[in-house]
Amino acid sequence: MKKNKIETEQTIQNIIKIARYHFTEHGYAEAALEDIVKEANLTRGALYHHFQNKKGLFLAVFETVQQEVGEHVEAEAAKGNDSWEQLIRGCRAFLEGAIQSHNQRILLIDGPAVLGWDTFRKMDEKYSMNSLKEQLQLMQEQGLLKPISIEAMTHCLSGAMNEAVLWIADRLDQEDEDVMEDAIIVLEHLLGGLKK
Amino acid sequence: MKKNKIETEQTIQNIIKIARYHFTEHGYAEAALEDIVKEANLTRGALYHHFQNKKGLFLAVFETVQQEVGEHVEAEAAKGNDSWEQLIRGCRAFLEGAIQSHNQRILLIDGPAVLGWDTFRKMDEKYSMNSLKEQLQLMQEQGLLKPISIEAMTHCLSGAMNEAVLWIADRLDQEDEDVMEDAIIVLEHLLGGLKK
DNA sequence: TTTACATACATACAGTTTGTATGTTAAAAT
DNA sequence: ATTTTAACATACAAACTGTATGTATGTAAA
Repeated sequence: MKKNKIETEQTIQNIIKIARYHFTEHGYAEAALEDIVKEANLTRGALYHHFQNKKGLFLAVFETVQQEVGEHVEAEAAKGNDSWEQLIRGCRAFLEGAIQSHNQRILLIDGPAVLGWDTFRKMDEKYSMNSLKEQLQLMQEQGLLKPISIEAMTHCLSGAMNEAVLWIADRLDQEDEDVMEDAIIVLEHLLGGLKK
Repeated sequence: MKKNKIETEQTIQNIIKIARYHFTEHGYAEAALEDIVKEANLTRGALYHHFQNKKGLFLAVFETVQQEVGEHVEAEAAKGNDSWEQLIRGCRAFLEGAIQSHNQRILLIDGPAVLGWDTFRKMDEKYSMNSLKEQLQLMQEQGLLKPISIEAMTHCLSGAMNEAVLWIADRLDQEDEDVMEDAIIVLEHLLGGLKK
């Protein structure tokens, strides 16, 4: 019953894919491992062979989603002509990405609670948050931003966007208004406050 | 074994107090109801008599903490002379309150995950967030702020502060730097971007 | 080419925890 | 004085995670 590398990797990816669906749909706590492996035509034995435990599986899913969003942000930001436009584009891309296919629950709700805030932060820094920080640092060095703590700025902005994502996603379910644009306008003005 | 109103209320408050400790210390998922009631010299029967379930107990704890912080914010904000100073004072008070005795875990980490974001928001609006919104609205009417979506502003600022709390709390555990001041400076500049 | 071993699972079970159903006792209400 | 109800305790069912163990199969070395 031993499979080759490729088949094994497919098994793992398939579990992640199914788990991702269950986590987004029911949330971490309500997602039963039994249901996940059943859908993959496996048993929990297989799951515990490939992942350390439920948290380990969630971590794999979390990283997948975060990487996806992170890549989208980088790609969009790169389209900007100057650093300011890059920053704004990156922010918009983050909002879009995090809202897509209800990623918010994994990324922003269960993420911190399941992984713990410190682990969550480390993951976040690896992907989305770090690129924001670097961008801000660059802009400060270019003399575009006021000489205040980059780290504090990064966290405040990141927090503002995270909450914006949750708010927008909630509103999109109800109304059709251009709530996304409202958020971006506010973000732009907030960022304006950091301009020199 | 029937007790009078006062004794019953004491029992409930005692459970909440002990549960609050367990939730902050171990987090919602790892806090066992059995341990909580044991410390209160009760059994789970008593707990399920007074609260609907584990989530219901958490909700009670959550509301207690949020109310505490909310009151602190209101009190501090009231000390300000003009609306701008009130806003800043309120923000600072929120950071202080949320950091105090590791309230962040209940308020910002487990809160959304356990209650769900919509319930969390409703609670949040009832206390801290609403006062922020009203203050911003007032200031906009006074012509102090730019004419952009108050709701978007409120959520972005609230998010910025929430994340700031987590960041500050994390940093306070390691360094002794005046990281709180850094956060407030950034917040002031961000708010500055909303000024007319 | 056999033998040893690792890998990819399945199966069965133990442990923990939530929630519920059912007492029991004592104070309030009638 | 009797009935009712509130404040618990006790016992139990159900769900779920995690672990220990078994098994088949591919791979690599002797």
